[in-house]
Amino acid sequence: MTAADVIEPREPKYYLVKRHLLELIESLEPGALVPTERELTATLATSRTTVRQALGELVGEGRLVRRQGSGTYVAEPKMTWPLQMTSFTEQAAANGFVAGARLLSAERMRGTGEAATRLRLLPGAYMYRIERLRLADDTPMAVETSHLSVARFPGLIKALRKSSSLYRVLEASYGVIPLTAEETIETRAAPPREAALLGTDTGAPMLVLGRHSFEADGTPVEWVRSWYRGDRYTFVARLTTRG
Amino acid sequence: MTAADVIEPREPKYYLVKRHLLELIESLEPGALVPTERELTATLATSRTTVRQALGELVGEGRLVRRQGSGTYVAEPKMTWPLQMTSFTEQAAANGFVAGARLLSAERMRGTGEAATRLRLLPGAYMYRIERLRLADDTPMAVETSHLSVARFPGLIKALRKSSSLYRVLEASYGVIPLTAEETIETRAAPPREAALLGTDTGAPMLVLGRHSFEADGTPVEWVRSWYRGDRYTFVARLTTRG
DNA sequence: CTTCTAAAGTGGACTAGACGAATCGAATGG
DNA sequence: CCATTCGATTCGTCTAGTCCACTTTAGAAG
Repeated sequence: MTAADVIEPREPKYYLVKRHLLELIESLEPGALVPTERELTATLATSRTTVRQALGELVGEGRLVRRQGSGTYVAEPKMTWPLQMTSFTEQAAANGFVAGARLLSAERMRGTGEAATRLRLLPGAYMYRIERLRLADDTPMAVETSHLSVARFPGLIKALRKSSSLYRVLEASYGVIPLTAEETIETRAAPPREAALLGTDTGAPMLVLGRHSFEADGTPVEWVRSWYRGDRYTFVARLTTRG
Repeated sequence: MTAADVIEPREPKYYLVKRHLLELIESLEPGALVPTERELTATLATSRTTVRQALGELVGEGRLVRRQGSGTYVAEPKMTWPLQMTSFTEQAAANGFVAGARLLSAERMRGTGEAATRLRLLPGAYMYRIERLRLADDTPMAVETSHLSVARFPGLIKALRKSSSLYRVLEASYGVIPLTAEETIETRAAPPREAALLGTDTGAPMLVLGRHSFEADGTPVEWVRSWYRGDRYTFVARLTTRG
């Protein structure tokens, strides 16, 4: 190892294109049109593939928006999304939005895999698998798949068709109030279905949020997995040192 | 709109390849070798570009590891990284690791941009910009860029060369204890420098964590931006309903 | 037997181009 | 004047290939 011990990264050509575009973006307003892929290919003396790689990353980071048949535009700034509360409905309200939900699917099935483990289901016990498109002011925000025990919440699906807030139903119909939750956050590429529902492209970077919520006595209530568009949202958590 | 109102996503060819590979991965152990890109190209009757797109997403999701000149392997499971505490050193300890840091750069500069605003610097006031590679058991975990006010913490850089824990220095030398923090989480593509430092590829999906910490009276202490490899870590936060 | 060297094989980066799908606007027909 | 059609233009997907960097391994040289 040399004395300096400095790693010298070599810059791929597409990254030069990306930096060029980033400068351009910063000189423009949201909504402004950027040059077409073929124009950039010509002016930057590269291939369209390379240009598209740079554009693709900028789209994934929420700096650009591509519209097939139309062009590529400077994107609006990202939205922040607070994580502090446990319910989507409360989160949306805290952010000044009206929360909504469109039921995509609801089924009863035998508990399997991670969901069954997290819900502490007995072998062979049934669970709900409820898939909903979460809306804020009627704009699709997330695809949410909830898992709950059938035995603990009989008739849940029927109740859910009337209210868009699962937590409100849990409290009103079953007297269950989740007090603590463990949230996991990771990055994933968008599957075709989630991409279509959220109006983005397959493979687009997503923030995947898992929520495992518990009652006061430690009984697990639900296990949810939510897909958010990574180009649209920045999650915010407020932390305090305990003790 | 039809009665069903169902969005029918069409699956790109690369996604079929991805699903095929995912099945293969699930039948193998971590460390196992998967077929070469050229083999997959032949057996799946597609182009190498398409195969590489599928492989690239699986690498970004932490399911595969590519080693140039060697091959592509099934990856070890992701690590979870708790967000609850405010200091990297404490986080690492809570996870059973010995935290470390390698100082990459430390400079005094005039406050500009977001950092100056968040630190509430007066116009023209100086700030530190300290860049460190954070290590857990000597493995690079994150690239961390901290900003602090020079006026509030004179001589900070010299103190930091002795201790790897910024928070310990702040408490011991200046009597400052950050009590609350606002953390932001988003996805970004790895720049060449961060990628090289963390041993991944330019453009790889990253989790970028911003921490804005405050004293009890609301005075801002520091503004940090940390880059974590998205293919390696899942963040975990433990939440409680307040009130 | 050990060490070195060269070749083969791997992933990494990039190119040039074909065709499809969506958009938009101009020309056309009513 | 309005609505429709159609074509040009845009991004979306996929192909086939080149050249490079790095690793591994087998063979040659000592």
